[in-house]
Amino acid sequence: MPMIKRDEIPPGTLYLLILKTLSLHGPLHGYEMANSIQQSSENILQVEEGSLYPALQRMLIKGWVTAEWGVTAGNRRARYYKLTAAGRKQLQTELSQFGRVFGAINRVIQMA
Amino acid sequence: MPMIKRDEIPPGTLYLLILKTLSLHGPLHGYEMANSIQQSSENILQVEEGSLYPALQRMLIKGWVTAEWGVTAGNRRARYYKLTAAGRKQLQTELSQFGRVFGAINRVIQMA
DNA sequence: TTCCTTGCCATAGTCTAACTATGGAACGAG
DNA sequence: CTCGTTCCATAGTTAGACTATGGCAAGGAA
Repeated sequence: MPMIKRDEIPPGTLYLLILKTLSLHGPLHGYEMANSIQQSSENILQVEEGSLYPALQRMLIKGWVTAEWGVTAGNRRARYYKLTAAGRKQLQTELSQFGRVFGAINRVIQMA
Repeated sequence: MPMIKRDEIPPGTLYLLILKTLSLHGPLHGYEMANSIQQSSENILQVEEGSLYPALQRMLIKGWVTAEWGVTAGNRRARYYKLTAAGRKQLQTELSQFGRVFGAINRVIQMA
């Protein structure tokens, strides 16, 4: 059961995964997010650092998250990201959009 | 119930929709494909010409389809696209990939 | 000590693919 | 004849994920 990496997380979906993860598990730093997503997807989705951090930068600019430097349990410096109100709203938007689009695609590809 | 247009069909999925449509409805020209996808998605997915034709060009290059000029019922010239063996194989690949990835995404976004 | 692994952040440059905008040609209807 | 529809196609832009690469700090291993 190979992992899915390159090209296989549909662009845009990464936002949804991050937003959801933050909404569930409170302020997290990047490393935790990547691990969390990987775990809750049962090791299928693997978020590369080169995808994650640029996405977080874009989300900062969009105002979906705020960031604050802190220290981890392991005594390392880390940047903690937290959902804003706009981020929560965006999550709801993307969730319903995802359901809608996914349903539509399924209708097409399940036609007999 | 607004239609979904720009940015909302996850990139890459267009291939899947086209491959599936061709596998069901035999050789089709572009216009028919767009209509077929729109109908079978219950008007949710709308494929723009500026997305469809470039995608078909790429699929020709990849060898997933072949094209042949013909004449429509309405007596217009049209280019009929047909799945190749490679295209059928690609469809199977993308179908299973799609199920796998979207299943994983669902797991993440449905976490309580 | 020195080294190596792990945790953690970040950017530059590349690539895919969908979008906008635009063009054209042929046909039927009014 | 003009207009809307059918049908094809490309150029240029944009978004976003990827590869590759860099750095720095903590802690254990040699």
